[in-house]
Amino acid sequence: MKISFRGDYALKAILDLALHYNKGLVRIQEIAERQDIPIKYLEQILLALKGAGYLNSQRGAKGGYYLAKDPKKIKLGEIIRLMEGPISPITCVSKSCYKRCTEETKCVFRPLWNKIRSLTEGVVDKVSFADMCRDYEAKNKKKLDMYYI
Amino acid sequence: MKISFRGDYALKAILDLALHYNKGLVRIQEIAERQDIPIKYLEQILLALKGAGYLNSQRGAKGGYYLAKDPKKIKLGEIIRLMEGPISPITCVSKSCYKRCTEETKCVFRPLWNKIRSLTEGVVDKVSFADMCRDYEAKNKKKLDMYYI
DNA sequence: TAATTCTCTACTTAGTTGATAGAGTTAATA
DNA sequence: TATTAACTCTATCAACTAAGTAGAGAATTA
Repeated sequence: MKISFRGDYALKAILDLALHYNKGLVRIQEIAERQDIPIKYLEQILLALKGAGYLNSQRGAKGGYYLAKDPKKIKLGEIIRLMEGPISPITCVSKSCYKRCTEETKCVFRPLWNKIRSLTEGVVDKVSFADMCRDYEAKNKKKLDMYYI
Repeated sequence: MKISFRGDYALKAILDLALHYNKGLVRIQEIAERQDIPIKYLEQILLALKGAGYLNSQRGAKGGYYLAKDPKKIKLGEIIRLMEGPISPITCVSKSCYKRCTEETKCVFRPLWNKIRSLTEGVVDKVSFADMCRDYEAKNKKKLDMYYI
């Protein structure tokens, strides 16, 4: 698996909205500024995430985006797959590829790619955005402690 | 980590040469045919592998390539890094990237990328081409058994 | 010398990535 | 109702990379 900017931006956008879960609408521009993402690019990404059911939005003045699901119920792996495609070091491990390894019994590397895929999935499909929010806040608290202690 | 055709071809080429280790020279064309790789593309890959010290070659009639190291001592990870670059889901986990996550303490995803990288390395840096040869031959033996039993 | 085989450099083509541009649509509110 | 704020949609673009092709050159053998 490889994370591109697009995927990275998507994860950051969802995290940003998860941190504002049940706290009203968030404008694209706010997310773009906080997460340092080009706004016009972010627009496209948010639309894709909305299309996939992760976000809802409201147009017009006072409009904005908000998370459509509980952050506890969104795993990182879902977003990564949506933005980057199947999680696998080589395409032919995923069912959608018929190109390589047509004689699959011949490919002696395949078990390794499967192993790596399943280890990777073991990470990204276990962690939710609620977990990420917790980590984020813990990290922030720690920082504040440094000032107050 | 993602394996491109280039990396896939390199792994197959090394495996092919490992199967002929200490059995004389192997012509590019043989490898290309056995592994189903475009020959002119394979040429470039073999040159890169030679440049990195994995192969030696002899020119002219009766020439060919041969493995410069014991297959036991070549780990898959070495070849993958050589052909694909650093093993990490996101570039900024590797030391050569200064672009993203400049405020690294702020990036709450980073520990996950590190985790995935180390799990992946745990696979590819443990397995050698001698292991792959063993698997390959075991697989072939099994196939033959099907005919003889 | 002729045939064989690796070596080197350049080129090409198609696709992807990471944007940017701008017109359109909806909603709130003065 | 007019204006403004905000999301929506489509098109376009430049740079890069991957994958492959082409062809001349150099070394070795017979």
